[in-house]
Amino acid sequence: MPITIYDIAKAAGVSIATVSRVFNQAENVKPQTRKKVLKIADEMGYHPHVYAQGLASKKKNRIVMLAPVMSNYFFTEVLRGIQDSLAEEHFELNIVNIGRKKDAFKLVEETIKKRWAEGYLLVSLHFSEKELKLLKRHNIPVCLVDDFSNSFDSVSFNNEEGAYLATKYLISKGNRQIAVLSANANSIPIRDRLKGYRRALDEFEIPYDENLIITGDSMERDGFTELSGYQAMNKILNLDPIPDAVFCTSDTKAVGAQKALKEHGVHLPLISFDNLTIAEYIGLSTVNQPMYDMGFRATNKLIQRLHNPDLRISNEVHHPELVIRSSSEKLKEVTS
Amino acid sequence: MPITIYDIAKAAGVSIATVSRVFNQAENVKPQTRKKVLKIADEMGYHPHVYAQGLASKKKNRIVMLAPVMSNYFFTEVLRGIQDSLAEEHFELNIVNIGRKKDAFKLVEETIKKRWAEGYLLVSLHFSEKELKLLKRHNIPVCLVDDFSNSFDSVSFNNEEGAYLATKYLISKGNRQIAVLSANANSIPIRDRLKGYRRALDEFEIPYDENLIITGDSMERDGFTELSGYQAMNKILNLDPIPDAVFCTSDTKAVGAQKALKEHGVHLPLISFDNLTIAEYIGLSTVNQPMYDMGFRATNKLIQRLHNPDLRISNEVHHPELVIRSSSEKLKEVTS
DNA sequence: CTGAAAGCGCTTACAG
DNA sequence: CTGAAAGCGCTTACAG
Repeated sequence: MPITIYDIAKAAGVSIATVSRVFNQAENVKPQTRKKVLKIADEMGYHPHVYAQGLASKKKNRIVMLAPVMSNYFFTEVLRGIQDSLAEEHFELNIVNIGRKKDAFKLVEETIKKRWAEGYLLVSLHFSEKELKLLKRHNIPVCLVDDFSNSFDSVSFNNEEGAYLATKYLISKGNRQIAVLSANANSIPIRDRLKGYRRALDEFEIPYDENLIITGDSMERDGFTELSGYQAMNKILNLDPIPDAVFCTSDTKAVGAQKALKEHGVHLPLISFDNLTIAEYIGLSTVNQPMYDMGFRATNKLIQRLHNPDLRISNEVHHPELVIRSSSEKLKEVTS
Repeated sequence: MPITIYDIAKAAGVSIATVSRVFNQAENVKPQTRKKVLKIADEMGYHPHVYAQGLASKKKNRIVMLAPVMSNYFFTEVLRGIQDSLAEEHFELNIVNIGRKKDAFKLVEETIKKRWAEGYLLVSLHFSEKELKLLKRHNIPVCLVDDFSNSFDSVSFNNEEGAYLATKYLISKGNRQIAVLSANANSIPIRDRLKGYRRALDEFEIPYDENLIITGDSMERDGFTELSGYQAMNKILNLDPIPDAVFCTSDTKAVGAQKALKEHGVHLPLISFDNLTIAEYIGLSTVNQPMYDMGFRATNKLIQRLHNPDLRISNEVHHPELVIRSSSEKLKEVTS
């Protein structure tokens, strides 16, 4: 039913090879012929069938992005970076939602096996080195985003350092008892951020107190939600004594935490993590994570590898930057 | 280089037809044969080539979502609905970013012509009936999300009604001078929302004053950004007299607007639009828009049409619901 | 500058 | 339950 290259060739009185050349920007077609083919193709509403093209040419001009969760701001910014980077190249983007299931790895492997794309971007998927080795044997270009490995190119973020900076800042302002608004303790970013927190404590010889590591009850999205932040902050406010300050592991959680603070009429100096757009508008002190850049850079890296498969593996680590706004201030002395 | 169906057939001592049957869940394969093929395929790391499958079978099991902007919460929620709906079916999702360019329509048409997918979801793309007619002639299943047309199935939202409800509520609380924090005046949602605003004014015989329709200077994302809301609210606060209340055309803008209010130490009753997750946490009174549901329902509708192309065109309109929180309160009387 | 022909990796009647 | 063969709609040396 749909128009094929044969229909166009017949209507234009040329061979299908010529039609194909016209659509592949080949230079060696008589301008007159080209014009005629284009005209007829336009009239008949023809467009090459991508699957047939892909099969015959063995080119796909497509990269696939795999991610565990799509509906959060982090993902959204990374995606924006990817798309902006791709816009300059001749590639299409495919997005596959992996979800948080146990068999995430299987799903990723299945997807890669299907060979839809020439390259794959694995975002926030923290597989073991063993699993990554399994992926490696499919011998396909992959770049990790927000993860690190020796087996593949990667663009990641120094979470440990970010938490260290935030905690150190709070300490430098005279806070000693610093609670952590944490999330799923098994998630890699949380593990790294807790390490940074401890390093700062150690440096100032403040004893580590595990009772100050507080997690909300909701574990949706690994606990990186407003609700979970709200729950956790309520727990913190029930601590006795109430800690001096809070290191919050994400801006999203901080939004929930601030609601709890407001309801209790309490202020606690707080620094969070990510620097989402909203942070600026609600006065959140936070650790800036260049999500957009990470997506952009990772895509560049992947495309480079497509062009040159023998490139040495390269790991790019982005560094944190502390952005201080009002949430980290101590309460102003109230002169009564 | 990659393993093909021939390699598996040879290794298993069967024909490629049999291998194909095994991978297509055909029932008529001897269990023994099936097991053997599966084992060998697994060992050799084989997976059917999707392009070849698509070409030979003329099935794609793929739907494409086309959207103008991806990095905002609205899109993100719609996407979540789409994915949840798709998860139950046997379809893959492809996302194509159309951007805000002039030639958005051309891009959409190009994409549809490529015939990647059996069905297309057009999200927040407001084309004219004339343009939609052009799309129609490609004779392909399409469902519009956040838009309405007689030519295609659609799932949309009653923006006019939402603005009407919000404005009416503000009036009912005794506010007369109600400013609008607006955005790109040419965007369809803004046009509809302004209509609803006027209808409420008319009903209460409040004269319409175009000086109360305020837009920020930044027109990124049609002005639906925190920055734009911040700018617009600053303008409103310079009005003389300051209006009684504000109808804000999106939660995102409201976040910016609240910052401006805070900086000026002023409170103005405010209702906004969308009911993003964050609205609950910052006490925003707002018009709930069921974004997730709209994505979910639209996908269902599209898949139904795939199964049954002769279905009558169906337009589903979702209705607004006012969610009142603290931002719309009048300032409490200060007893001094 | 153009065409005939082989081939890309599958599916699917058709026949047995 | 299985195989031989045609066909899906293209691209691309190869030859002219």
